[in-house]
Amino acid sequence: MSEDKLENKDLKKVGLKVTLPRLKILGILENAEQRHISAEDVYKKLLESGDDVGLATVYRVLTQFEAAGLVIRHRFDTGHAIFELNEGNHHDHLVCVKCATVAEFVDKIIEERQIAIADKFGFKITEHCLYLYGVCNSCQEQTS
Amino acid sequence: MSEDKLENKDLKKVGLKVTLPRLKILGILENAEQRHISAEDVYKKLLESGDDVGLATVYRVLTQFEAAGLVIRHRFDTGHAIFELNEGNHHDHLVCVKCATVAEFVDKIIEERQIAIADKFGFKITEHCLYLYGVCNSCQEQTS
DNA sequence: GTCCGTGCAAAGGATTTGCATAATC
DNA sequence: GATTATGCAAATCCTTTGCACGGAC
Repeated sequence: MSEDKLENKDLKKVGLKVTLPRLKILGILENAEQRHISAEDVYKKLLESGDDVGLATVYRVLTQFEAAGLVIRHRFDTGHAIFELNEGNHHDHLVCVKCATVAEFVDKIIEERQIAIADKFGFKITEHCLYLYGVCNSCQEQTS
Repeated sequence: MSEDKLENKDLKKVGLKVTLPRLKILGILENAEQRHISAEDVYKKLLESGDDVGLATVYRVLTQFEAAGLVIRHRFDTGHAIFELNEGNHHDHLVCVKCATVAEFVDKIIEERQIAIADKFGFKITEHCLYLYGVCNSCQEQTS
């Protein structure tokens, strides 16, 4: 069973036609060395591969993917949105303010506390995000 | 000792001249029924009070206040920034996705876990934010 | 009087939209 | 063949900037 078929199924399942731009973008999200990528960077990668896709299409497709639950959109403090494939395993993020690298983590205790807090306030949580901004290990070593 | 004097001191302390727009904006941040307010809404409030302040000035002043540590800027999922007075007591936020009301909370256990996680990753945390998005109590009651 | 702050209008960056063409089903 | 996608350019939203004038110190 090829990966293409899998992606095909994913797209059809959410009611989107299987088109080249969508497959290409899915492929980039799956294979990028950095799981967390901006629309602009997806676009650049498409151009590098010689694929003639417009930036508007990248945004449209990413937005559709988000609506379909295939993708998660983050709004870090960087001014532009960052996207990542939604593989079902919820996690939170550490963002390096120097090199913009993103690390993922999960903490059961934090998750539990969040639910408890929401309960206390009578909130029905639909979503939550925890961003830790800081300087990562390798950036600390550089005296810049 | 009047409140004006206090504000005066705050502004001078951070090296900003005491001007009418700055005092007015500080006043709005202190007295708004909603502590969490957008630049646009600050601007509207100024107009309502008959104060002739430009939107650009509102942004400039809020940015200066942020740099001076008087104000905190949030980037919720709403597309525009939200500002609140920085009164020194760190807290996290619950945001209602229906009415955009913001509630604040602090949880010692979560704060501790965050530090532990950062340590594990070798991150030097500079900042962190935890946003819980959901439907607040009063919005749940409306069947809309 | 000097320097900083302001208003206005124009610029900027990220994202969205209108429309005619082209692709999928 | 009908419907949905795409590319391009123009539009939009939020925010920032340039510049000449006005106000604080």
